[in-house]
Order: sequence, then structure tokens, then C-alpha cells
Amino acid sequence: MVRNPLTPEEWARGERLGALLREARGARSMTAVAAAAGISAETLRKIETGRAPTPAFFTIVALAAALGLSTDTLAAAAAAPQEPEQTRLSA
Amino acid sequence: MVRNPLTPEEWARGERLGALLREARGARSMTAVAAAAGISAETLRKIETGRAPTPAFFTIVALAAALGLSTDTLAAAAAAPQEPEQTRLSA
DNA sequence: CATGGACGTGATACTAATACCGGGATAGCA
DNA sequence: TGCTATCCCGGTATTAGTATCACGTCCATG
Repeated sequence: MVRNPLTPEEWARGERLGALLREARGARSMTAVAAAAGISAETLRKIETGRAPTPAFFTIVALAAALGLSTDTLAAAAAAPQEPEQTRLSA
Repeated sequence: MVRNPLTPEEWARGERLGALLREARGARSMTAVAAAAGISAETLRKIETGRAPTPAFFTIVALAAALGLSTDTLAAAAAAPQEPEQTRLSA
């Protein structure tokens, strides 16, 4: 194979990431946030709606900076949908 | 235009990111770290050598996790080549 | 009602990321 | 010398990210 198509899990992860970003954007307009992050509004829309599930690293970094978020928080929250604080570390 | 080719600055930023990752890898083998992060060794080498200047967000997240790094640290260090602690926040 | 802004979707275009294959160079060791 | 491991580089193939255009909808305002 030359490249793995994205798995359903990766798509779901992208949707969670997009939902987090949308939530963090709050009432601010898509256009304004996209401009602040230095990306196009369409790209931001695709990321927020989950249609771009694995964006570039620095795109998310710029977006997180524009929204006042931590990339670590974003990554952890997007990767762990259920309990980010506990994550079933029992056994 | 349909898409901006990467600027020299973006390439330089990618090289800094790669250098940071390589430094964090230390003596561990490329293959082992790539396997731990769930990516191919070729991809890791491309990122480390700067030939993949804008990797996917979750690729860097997995790599940072495998190396015990913070994505915030990585992003800040890669974005600010000179003084990550100061970064000319004056004026 | 008309106008404009913000959001959404679809299509289109082009570059980049990822992965696999092969070859080569270096270093350590039997 | 031969073997192995690691790193590097080239090419190739396919998917994905980013950007633009066009159209439609909703809502607020004139």
C-alpha cells in the first residue's frame, strides 16, 4: 500500500477536535478566528466540521493560539473522548 | 491560487521542529521511535530532516507522546528559533 | 422587501504528507 | 571480509490538506 486511508477512528477523532475548536471559538465569527490564525475560513470550517480530520500541526497550533488554547489539551481531549481525567487507568 | 507553496520560513520552521525531535530522540533508534509513535520510519526521517515541514497534527502528537515531550513546547520552540522564553514581547 | 453578513455544501485545483521500494554509506562485530 | 544495524536519499503511488469559486440558507438590519 502506498498510504492508509483514514480509519473511522481517525475521522471520529477529527470530529472531536473540530467540536472542541468550535466550542472554544464561542460567539466569535469563523472569519475572524480564521484570519487571526492565518488560515482561510473554508479550512477552519472543514476542520470544525470534521471534514479535515488530520490537519497540519502548525495549523492547529495557530488555531489554538488564536483561541487561547493549549495544544496538549486539544490533543488529549480529541484523543480521549470519554474521561480525559481518568481514562480508565484501572484494570 | 489553489494552494500556497510552503514559504522558506515554513521550511525553516519544519527544520527546527525536526531538529528538536531528533534531539529528543537521543540515542534511540529511528525505527523504535517510529514504531512507538505508530508511524513509518520513513515518515519520521522526513520529519526529522525537515523534508516534511508541516506534518499532520496527530502525527506530532503521537511523536511527542513517544518521546515524552509537550506539543506546546515543540510548537513554541519550533516557531521561535531565537529566544523561546522572551521572543521580543516588548514594544 | 432588499441587502448584507455569517454559515454551510459541493465542486475544482494543486501541493503536501504518508507509505513502500530500492540503493547506498557508515559503523560495529564475528 | 562478511554480516548486521542504522541512517540517508531517490523515486513512485495514493490520499489528504488547503484554497478558491459558486450557490444556497438563515438572520439581522435598512
